[in-house]
Amino acid sequence: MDLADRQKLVLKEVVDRYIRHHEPVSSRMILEDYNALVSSATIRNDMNDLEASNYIRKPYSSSGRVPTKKGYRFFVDWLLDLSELTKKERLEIVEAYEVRCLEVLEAMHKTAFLLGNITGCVGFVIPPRWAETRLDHIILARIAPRLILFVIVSSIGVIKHGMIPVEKDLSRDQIEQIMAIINSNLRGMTLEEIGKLTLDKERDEWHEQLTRDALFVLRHLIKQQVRQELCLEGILNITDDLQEVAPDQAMEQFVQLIHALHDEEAFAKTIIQRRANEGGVVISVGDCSLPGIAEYSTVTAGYGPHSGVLGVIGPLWMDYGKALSVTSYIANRLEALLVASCAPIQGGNKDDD
Amino acid sequence: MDLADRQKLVLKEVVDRYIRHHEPVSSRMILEDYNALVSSATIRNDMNDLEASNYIRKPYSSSGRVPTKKGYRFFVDWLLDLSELTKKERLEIVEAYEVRCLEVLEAMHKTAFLLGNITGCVGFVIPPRWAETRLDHIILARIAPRLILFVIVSSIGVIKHGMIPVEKDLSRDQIEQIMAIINSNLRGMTLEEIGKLTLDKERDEWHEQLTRDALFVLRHLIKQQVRQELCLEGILNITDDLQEVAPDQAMEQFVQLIHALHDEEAFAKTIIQRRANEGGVVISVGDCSLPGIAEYSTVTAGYGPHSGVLGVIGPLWMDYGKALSVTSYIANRLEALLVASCAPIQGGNKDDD
DNA sequence: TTTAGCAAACTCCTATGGAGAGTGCTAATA
DNA sequence: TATTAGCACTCTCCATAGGAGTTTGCTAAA
Repeated sequence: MDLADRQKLVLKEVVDRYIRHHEPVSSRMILEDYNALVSSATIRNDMNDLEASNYIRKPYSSSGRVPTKKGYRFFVDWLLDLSELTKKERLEIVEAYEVRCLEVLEAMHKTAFLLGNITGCVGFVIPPRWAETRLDHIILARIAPRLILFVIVSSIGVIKHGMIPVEKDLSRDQIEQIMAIINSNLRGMTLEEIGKLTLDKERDEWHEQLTRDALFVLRHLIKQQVRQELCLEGILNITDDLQEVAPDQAMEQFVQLIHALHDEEAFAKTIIQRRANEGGVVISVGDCSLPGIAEYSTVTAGYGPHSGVLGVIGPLWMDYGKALSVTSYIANRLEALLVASCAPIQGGNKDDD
Repeated sequence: MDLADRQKLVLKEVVDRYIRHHEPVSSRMILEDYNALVSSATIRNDMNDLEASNYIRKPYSSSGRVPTKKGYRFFVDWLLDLSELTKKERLEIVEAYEVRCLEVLEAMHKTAFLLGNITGCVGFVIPPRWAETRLDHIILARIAPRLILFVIVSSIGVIKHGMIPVEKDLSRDQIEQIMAIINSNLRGMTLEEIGKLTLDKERDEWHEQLTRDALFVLRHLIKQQVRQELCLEGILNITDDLQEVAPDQAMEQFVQLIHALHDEEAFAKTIIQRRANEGGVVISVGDCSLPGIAEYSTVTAGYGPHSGVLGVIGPLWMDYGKALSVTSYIANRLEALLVASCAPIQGGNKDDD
């Protein structure tokens, strides 16, 4: 259908122009790109149809058109076919990961920063579900009397560290023994399994006098794994947009967004459930269930084997093409990094001396 | 001077009301609090004098008065005499520190959060100058082939951790030896001294074959100490204020503030130099040299023995009384925490086995 | 199906006027 | 001399109005 085809072109043009200029698009503006192959009246007719189908709308009765969420959606679906990254962007990303960055949390923060910076939106990384990763080993060290440092190294790298205050002071030897007991017994189990295990099972091979201490340490480790920390970078980018737009409601939207982002748990949950079972990159165009984000778009991609999600949040008129390709590419890079830091660790188990 | 006294009261009243209600204060409003001891005309005369002396000003020719920075300054100096904390606030702070929190960075983040939350402003903590603290010991552990975990424990607690990638794989024993070498040689030196030391001095007692490795490790540790991370919490609090006030310029100010806060280094430098040689709590009323902060006030206090600074940033009309007492009190608590975590460590050196 | 032309609708900007609030000034008062 | 009462004046804020400039929808013709 010729008509439908032109309508699609008109719709794409409306969204594209609106993304670039942030102001209502009139029929004459579109005409410029067509070089007068048709008249403005024809465009207007098409726009009328598009409006009837709810792809675009008029802010007021005789203004130009702006895309509706459905219109953005169409545009985005079309983009999915031809996403591509410029060489310059690709280089920037590769360089950023060039510096080895071996702690998982640090890698995630760096990734969030990269996402925000390249797309001009807010970049975020939701960490993988630690509970699903397998314990490689733990490290314990005596920092001070009654104070033990612990580090949890799982299959994807160093994921937690912290302190354990203990009741009675333990010698360095005792701590070494506890470490050995824990490592030899629990290596290879998922953190979740370890969490369930503690209470009932007690194994014979654990030295009697140290069993209680080991259990105490374990319980602490497991408590620590609860909190999933969200990495966010680039809120500044959104404030820049803000000043161009209508200041009254934009301000309110922005404040709501900040509030929404602050409740990390609800945010992560919303993003994850919005992706549902979909793989690859998912673009949500202003249809998040979380109120503060409802007027923003998100572009998300999964990474790694344990349900990690990363992506960007930006205004409805964000550059979806760029966001799409950047998010997808960075997800691959981060996944590669985690897998790479995973491989040598598992090799390391064997040639340990 | 009777006149001057009443003028002072009028000025205090203007500032106080403006802090509470965020709108110009008229002579009649002040009258309410005086219960008609004088007339509004008298107040007006006083206000006129105050305006001539630049303590207050009129947004427009026949509006009520708002405080100038000089006016706030007067109010704040007066407050310094009678700062006091409510029991409820004191309790809240004590409880927050009740849960033992033994990693320095974690303690600082928690502190920033507390500051922001209680005062309704942005809370921040500038960490102590690590370089000035003395090394207690370091911990090294082999995480994977060619990958070593390090933890730096200084006199105020655990201050840094990270990974060192090394060229050739080292056995666990070798790493233990390197750790022992470093610890026995460098314990008690400031990190700054350690930084200067590395290049030239090589000691005889270091095992020949490990010297290079130890130096490599050391150089990495020293690189790591450069970055001073700033803890910021409570930007949300300021957005709440924002909506009450004139949205146009407030918005712009806010964006500038966020930008200023983002440049952590410049911010920390500005705050520290604003305190100059003054001890105790310093209140800066819209006179920071950093552009983004120039229209906000800061209340800061030093803590700890190594030039740490903490405080809050808020609008000119913030509740200075509360900010003052909370900042001062929290600075004491944080200092106590750092000294406490310091004491057992130094005790620990001796009874190490 | 497309186009040209035109009236209508709407924003945006500026101007105008009235209500309300607050001040400054003057003259009277204690 | 310090304070007060009274009044004119100033300015904001709001609502209203008009004019310029866009852009649309519609109708009738190609």
